[in-house]
Amino acid sequence: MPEGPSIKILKDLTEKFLGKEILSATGNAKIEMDQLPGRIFQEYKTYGKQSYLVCENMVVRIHLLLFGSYSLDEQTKPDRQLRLHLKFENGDLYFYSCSVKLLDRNVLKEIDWNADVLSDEWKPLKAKKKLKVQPEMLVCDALLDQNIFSGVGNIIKNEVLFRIGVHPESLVGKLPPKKLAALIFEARNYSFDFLRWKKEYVLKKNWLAHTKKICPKCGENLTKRHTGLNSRRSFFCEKDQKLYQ
DNA sequence: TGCCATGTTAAACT
DNA sequence: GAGTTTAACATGGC
Repeated sequence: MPEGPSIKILKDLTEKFLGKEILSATGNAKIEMDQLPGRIFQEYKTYGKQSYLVCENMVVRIHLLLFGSYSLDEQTKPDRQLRLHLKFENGDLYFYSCSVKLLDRNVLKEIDWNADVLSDEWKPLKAKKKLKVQPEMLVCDALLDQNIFSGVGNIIKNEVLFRIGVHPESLVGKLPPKKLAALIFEARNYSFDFLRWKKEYVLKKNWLAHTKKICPKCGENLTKRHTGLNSRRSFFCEKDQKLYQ
């Protein structure tokens, strides 16, 4: 569920609550629930995989982590840990098993919006600068670094690396200029494909490498291995994805 | 049925 | 203190 594009979809679904008053806030999230009723839900801001529900002088930051989910208007599966339920006059917003924090609105000023691959404010040159100062980093770690490519998750990582023909364990500093540019371009470009395909319920169908066994390009077996600092699954073709080191 | 994964943080270590 | 490793969280698909 929760890579950057999925959060964008959630944001769109909550549009009808904009400008509405929060009538009640309940759930097992460890926040001061009584701070929320009476406030107006002004804006839904996303930063990568983070959601910021903006109210007056206050934001609710939500991260779905690995297992988080949500529902609108109807509590579809009430057996799950209901973390936060926001009641509006025209419906209900439910969040399950996610991270919830109540923060001062000023936290929005600290965020580097240029790092969000799905944002209009995305700045590829800035990403390039961040990569240049970390030449020893593996490209699989670089793509998952939320300070550089906010919103990119493991699926996007695998698909981007397959598209640009780069081995996940390549060193950032050893990438030829064209490959470095392709990496930065596809991180955003594939994220928009992900968004479109997810909306059309055909995301999985369009995976070329992630969870796949056969390379769609050359027909050879794909390699599955846990790579990088956090040992996330990588699916790649030894033949079509070059190792730069 | 058991494993493990679209993720991150904080505590526990060296 | 720093950098690194481990644990915790918690659900659903295969």
